Amino acid sequence: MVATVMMGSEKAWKKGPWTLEEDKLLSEYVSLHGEGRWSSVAKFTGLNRSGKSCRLRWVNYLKPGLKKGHLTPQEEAIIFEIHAMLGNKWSTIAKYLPGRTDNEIKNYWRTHFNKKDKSSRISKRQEKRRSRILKQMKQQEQQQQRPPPQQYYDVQSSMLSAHAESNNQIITSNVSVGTNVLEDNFHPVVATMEDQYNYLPFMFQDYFPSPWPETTVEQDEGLLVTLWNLDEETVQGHGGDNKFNENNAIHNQITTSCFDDISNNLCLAKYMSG
DNA sequence: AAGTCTTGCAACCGCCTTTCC
DNA sequence: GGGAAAGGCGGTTGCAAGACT
Repeated sequence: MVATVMMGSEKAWKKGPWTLEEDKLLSEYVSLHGEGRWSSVAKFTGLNRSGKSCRLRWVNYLKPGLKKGHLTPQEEAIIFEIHAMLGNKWSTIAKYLPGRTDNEIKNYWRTHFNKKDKSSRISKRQEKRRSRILKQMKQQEQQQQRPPPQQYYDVQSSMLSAHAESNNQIITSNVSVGTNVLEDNFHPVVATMEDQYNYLPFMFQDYFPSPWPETTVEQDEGLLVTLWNLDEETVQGHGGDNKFNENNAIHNQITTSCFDDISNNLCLAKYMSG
């Protein structure tokens, strides 16, 4: 059953799933007229769909070059990192993942990592998935002889330790700083203290106060500049499966250049403020 | 085996921005 | 310059299929 909508004297657009016939009509229209002028699609093709609906269908499903199937661990890592810096800027994130749409990334994030609508615990399945991603990433690292990002995770752990120390805090038993760092503290570089908190393993969330103070505009801009300074050609060019090294270069560039900012954020954190 | 939960995906909605006249 | 239309974006919903209990 496909719904239609009638608003006063407005046209009743068809809604719901697209049929093969409709896809064909839309594809033909775009091949003739190019993308854009979506509101003209109905007039030229007889398609009873709104311009918005046509655009969405084209961009998310029909457009050539779209990748289908699951995200690779590298793509997932890139999403982690850029999301950590920019937040829910799905269209921006999508620009760094050729063949992936903002809608796809948004769906992925919501399914796996949006904790808002799930109480405080991640499910066993999510845990499994996280483990699987970690395992795949490790395998990729070994295959590519990539130095593991131990430094990065160590840096974060040591920052946490140092920070606790500087505030005369003692990290007690359930905080495993420095051990099995990659497994235990799997979380991406983040830009704001809010994000930092959200990415902390739950044991850390229990330990650290929330919410974290926001970063300053200058700090955020610093992170953005870092991202925008990436070689655009390189970023847009990495589409295939054998582009891991390019992805890795981007990964390292983003990660490395953010250390200082992250460190600053932590120093600014009003740790255990009463 | 059946009920419940999770995941993956498609699509719509409303708001904001940009473009056009 | 201002209003209308179009486009873009993020949030949200709904559903089917598979996994889990």
